[in-house]
Amino acid sequence: MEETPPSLLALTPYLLSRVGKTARGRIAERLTAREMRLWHMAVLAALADFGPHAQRDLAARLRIDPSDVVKVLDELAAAGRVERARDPADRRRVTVTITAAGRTALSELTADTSAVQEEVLAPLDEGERAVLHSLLRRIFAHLHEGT
Amino acid sequence: MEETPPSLLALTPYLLSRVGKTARGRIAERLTAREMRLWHMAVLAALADFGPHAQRDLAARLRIDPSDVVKVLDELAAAGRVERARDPADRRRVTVTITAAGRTALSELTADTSAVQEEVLAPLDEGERAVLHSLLRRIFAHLHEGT
DNA sequence: CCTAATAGTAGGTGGCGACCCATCATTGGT
DNA sequence: ACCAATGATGGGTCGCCACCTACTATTAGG
Repeated sequence: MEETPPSLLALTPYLLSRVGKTARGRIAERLTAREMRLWHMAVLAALADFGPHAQRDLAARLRIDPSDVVKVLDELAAAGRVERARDPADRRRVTVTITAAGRTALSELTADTSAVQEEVLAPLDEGERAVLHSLLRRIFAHLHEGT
Repeated sequence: MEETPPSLLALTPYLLSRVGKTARGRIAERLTAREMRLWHMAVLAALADFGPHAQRDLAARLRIDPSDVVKVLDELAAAGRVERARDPADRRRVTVTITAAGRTALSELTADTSAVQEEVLAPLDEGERAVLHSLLRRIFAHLHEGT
């Protein structure tokens, strides 16, 4: 009496969309508990992985509008998780660096995401999880390449 | 210079979220070209798979707010894709039925989704697609069961 | 030196999805 | 016959996301 229509379940993109959405939702849920959103996490991760960025480079890397980067950084800076500094070589640029507090926050967020992973992938064993992960990575790479 | 942060790519829920989002986006893109949204497709699929529903049953099945069902049906009915009829046995209820035009529309939407599947799953061979699909179905089932 | 391009900022828009409440007709229980 | 619950509806809110424009400061090119 409450089943999802089989003709939808037969479509992989539909499943991807649904499962992806709940994954996203559950992550967002935990992030909001820490007064963060997905973009905050992405920015912190980019800074941690690749070091300081100019804002426009952050925008390019994360494929987000530059004016939106500003807003995200405003909030991260207000919380002391990143620092903004004028680039002395080109005073138009602002170099953004992650702070110690930022790294701490990021590791909390990562832990949250791992917890979500545990929830979502519960029915799968280790091997299956690895398979899923590698399939998704290939799809992801394909989607974000050429063009 | 444009890579996604590895610490994010290591998290399966993140990948699910990203891949799911583009899947959703690409489907939505094609649906809008037909002046439809995801819920329209879901409703048509439910009606096609399970036959006529009272509106409240549609809401329960698709886990959508009853008042939103009304709006979706308004649009589907205006386009002649469903028919509403008062249930003579209980004149509060409205029985919704898919029309021939509705079935046609649904099959177009399904074709669109298959096309998206082709795009998104391009790098995977038949076997891999099957594996992915079955893993996703298990996750989906797990997410929508108990509670 | 002056102009065009660049980097950051401020502010506003529109779509969409999820939700919540008030209302009205109808029905079922007692 | 009456009152509470039910089904459909109309209306409105809120948050998120993606996008777009105008404006300022600074730099680079001719």
